[in-house]
Order: sequence, then structure tokens, then C-alpha cells
Amino acid sequence: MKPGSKNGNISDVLIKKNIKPSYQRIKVFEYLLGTDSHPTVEQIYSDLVNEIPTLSKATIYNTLNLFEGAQLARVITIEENETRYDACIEEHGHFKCENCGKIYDFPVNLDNLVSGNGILENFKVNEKNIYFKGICSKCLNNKSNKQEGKNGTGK
Amino acid sequence: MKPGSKNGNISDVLIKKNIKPSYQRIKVFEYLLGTDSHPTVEQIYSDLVNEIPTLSKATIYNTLNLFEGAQLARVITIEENETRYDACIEEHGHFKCENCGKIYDFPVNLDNLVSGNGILENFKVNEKNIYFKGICSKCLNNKSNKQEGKNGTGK
DNA sequence: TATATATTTATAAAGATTATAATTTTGTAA
DNA sequence: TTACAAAATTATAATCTTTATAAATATATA
Repeated sequence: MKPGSKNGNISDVLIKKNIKPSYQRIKVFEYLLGTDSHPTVEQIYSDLVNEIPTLSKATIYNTLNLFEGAQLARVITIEENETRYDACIEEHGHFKCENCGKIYDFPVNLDNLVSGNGILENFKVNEKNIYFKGICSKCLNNKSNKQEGKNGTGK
Repeated sequence: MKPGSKNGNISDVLIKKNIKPSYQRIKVFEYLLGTDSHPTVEQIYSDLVNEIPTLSKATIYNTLNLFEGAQLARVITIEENETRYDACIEEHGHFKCENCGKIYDFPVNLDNLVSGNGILENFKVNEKNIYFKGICSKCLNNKSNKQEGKNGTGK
């Protein structure tokens, strides 16, 4: 995959959504597509500012809100005060490890939850979110060690 | 149910969790138990400050964090910047209407999601959350009317 | 009644997001 | 190419939510 064509593809996606493919927007979208870490605004900014020294955090906010409105990205709300973004729109759940802070994706099908569920049957469901918390297998295995990696609560 | 015994019961629940049943704590817990509106900190505060004129918002935060730690209440994270609280611990989903902002509970059983789900099988799941967004039946019926009630986005 | 401890309160501080206005970039037409 | 208009980006200020701190109040115990 050549860099040129890659950018071309990203541009096309943005254009299809009526979003002008500016340099910053392409970089942000590229960043989201290239990670599965569900980054926060802070993480996106601090990584990209190396490449784009003039980058402003307001641009990250503007861009992400734009992408969200165009359904190119979605917000992952797991902890308060920790808005994360995910480029993937397809339905999946998130698991956050309370020890190491990592967020894992897991496959999920929620269709059967809606049909046959009394109250929801007359509702129009636009968005389904599911997230679990607990301890991931990696941290479970290391539980003899006091604290492996930094925890993710930020508190 | 007499008021005296009601407060007595609430006190007992707090005491069982090693939480001293102060006047403010009883009032907050009573408030949570008496509503299904999944209130924000702001809503809890502004309602209770009528009864308790000296009440401080910091007390609400302290108390809710205390309850959360004792598993007497849980945080509902649906929108960013809108932490809501629910006194009910038992497993259920939340549906937020994007038109009127109301949050509905719906029954859900997520056990079958965990077992048989590859990645999760080796994880320790402590907490399961599920929330949907869309339009509730009430707003769907009123959709001819421009905007019934205030919307809940706060933006 | 003293004294120690815990709770509440008021205020300041920190952090995240949005709003505003100036600057820069981009696109278009002469 | 140049001039102009529109859009995007940037820097900064403002707002909002939550937490931290210290003083004041209330509670419990000896």
C-alpha cells in the first residue's frame, strides 16, 4: 500500500462525507484507523503534534466532533472525564482492564436483545453501546506481581 | 411505611456498609431510591438544597463517590460531561431518548454474552454496562409536533 | 464536660471542552 | 499570477465539571 494511495483513500472517504480533506483531518483519520488503542483527545494530540508542530488541540476537538457527526468515528464513554474515540463503527463491545487500563474490543451481537424486549419494541434504537470492566487475562496472570504497568483510572 | 422506619431502614443499609448515616447521606440515598430519573449531580444538589439550605455540592460528590465504592449506587456514563447516578445495582440496560432526554431502564441478561465469547473467557468481568440511544415511543408518537419537551443533549 | 475524630462546608485548583477572534490556508475568478 | 472570498486552523479565553484543601461544624467517646 503506497502512502500516496493510502492518503487518497482517506481523502475519498472524507469527501464522500462532505468533509474537506485538509492535512490535519487526514492525519487524524489516519491515526484513528491505524490504532486499536481507543485514544483520548490528549493522546491523539500529543502523538500528532510531533508531525504537525503547529497543531492545536482545538483542531483535534473540531475534527473529532466533525467525524462523529459524519459517523466516521464514535465516542467511547467508559469512565467519566475520559472521552475516547474509535474509528470503527461496526458493533462491538469494549472491555476496560481496571488494572492496566487497556481497552479491548470484543465481538457482540445485540440484535436479539432488542427484539423480544418489551419496552424497547416501540422505541427507535439508533445506537447500541456495551462495555465491561474487570481484569484482563494478562493482569490476572501477573497478579502475583504487585502492579504490572500503570493503572488506567487516572485518579 | 412510616417516615421513621424508612429512615431507620436507610440508616441500617448505610451502617451495614460501614458508612456513618449522617443527615446528608441519608437524604442523598433516600433521594436516589425515590427516583428513577437517573439524576445528575446537579439535579440531586438543586433538589436537595431546598431541604438542606447549607448543603454543599462537594458533599454530593463525596457522598456519591462513597456510595459508589460501597456499591450502593452506580455511575451511568452515557454522554460525556453528564455523569448520572442510579441506586439500583441489579443488571439492566439504559435507553436515552435523543429527543426528550429521558433515560429509561430496560431488562437485560448479559450472562450468555460472556460465556462463549472468546476473548472474555479468560477475563474477570466485574461490571457490565449497556446503553442504547434513539427515540422513545412517546416522542415517536409526537413526531408530528415539532419538539415536545426539552431535549437532553445540553449542548 | 473535654477531647478527638469524622463530616460538612466554602473556596481554590485542576482538567476537559467549547467559544471567540485573529491568522492562515484554500479555492476561484478576473 | 493576483485579488478576493470562504473555510480551516490556531491561540486564547471562557465555561463547566470534578477534585483538593483547609476551616468550621457536628458527632462520639472517655
